[in-house]
Amino acid sequence: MLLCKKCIFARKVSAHFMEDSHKLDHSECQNRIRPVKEALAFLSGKWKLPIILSLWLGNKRFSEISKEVNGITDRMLSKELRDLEINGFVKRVIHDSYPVVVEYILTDYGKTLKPVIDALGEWGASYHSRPANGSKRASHPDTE
Amino acid sequence: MLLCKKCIFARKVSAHFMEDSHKLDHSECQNRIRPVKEALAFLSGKWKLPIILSLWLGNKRFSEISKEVNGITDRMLSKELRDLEINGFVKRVIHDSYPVVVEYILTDYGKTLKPVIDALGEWGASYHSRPANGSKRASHPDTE
DNA sequence: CAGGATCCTTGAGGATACTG
DNA sequence: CAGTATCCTCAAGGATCCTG
Repeated sequence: MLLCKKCIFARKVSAHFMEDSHKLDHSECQNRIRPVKEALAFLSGKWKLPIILSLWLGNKRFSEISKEVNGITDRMLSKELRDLEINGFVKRVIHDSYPVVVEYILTDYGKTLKPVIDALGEWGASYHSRPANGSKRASHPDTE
Repeated sequence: MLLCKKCIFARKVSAHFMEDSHKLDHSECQNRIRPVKEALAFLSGKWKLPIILSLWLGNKRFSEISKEVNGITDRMLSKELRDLEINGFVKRVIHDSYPVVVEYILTDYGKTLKPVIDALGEWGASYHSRPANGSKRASHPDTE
């Protein structure tokens, strides 16, 4: 489970919550949260996922991504692609032809996102179909 | 897979679906992006995950969460808890004792986040150690 | 075509003070 | 103790124009 012994005993939770938690100390417990937050921080931008999924289908040029990821501006696409490249998710391939053609491809590392995206997608679907309390929605359902 | 069946069948790409199929009309695939984005949108706040992880072990009072989730202000905790409650992740239990005690517990629905958090955590860990840097700002690494 | 440079908007999140 | 009410900051993202 996700918290450490200290956190557990602080509340005297029942044993079935513990699982392997007793192996963790408090700092480990925090270290467990950090990667999750790091992953979220990187993915939670508005465009990273759409771009990655767009590239999942194959190599794309700037203008193609621009068309596929609807609503993105050139500036944002440029920034996000650079960010994705810097972090090793996409590779930039420059063809020195008459009009310069730049292709972007997903790296193998980028493809390691699959389980994450799958988990998010599955949960997102069930989350989406659940009309919580009827009060309000946390996220705006946009129809693209 | 990340491609919708429609996209796959449209080109009969089966296992090799992502190679040269970037001309696919994958508007259907947008429907796969949305749940992912919804999930991310909900989770990507600064405090939802820490709060949820704090509650993972059992009931907590406001002040306990406040102490465990480092750095959060009362205002943010109040807002986030309300948001989590509205969306069915957390249940608010008011004990009419003296002094009034309010406990928050994770609902079963909230616990469905486990695969998501697990996936994010695992990937986040590898993401953290894999690229040339940990932060978003960095110099260009080598071409892979 | 493939972006970069500038400036601007917006809203998530923070600080502080107050209350039942 | 368990929150609200105001006000404020700051950075993600957007609009627009420019260029090799």
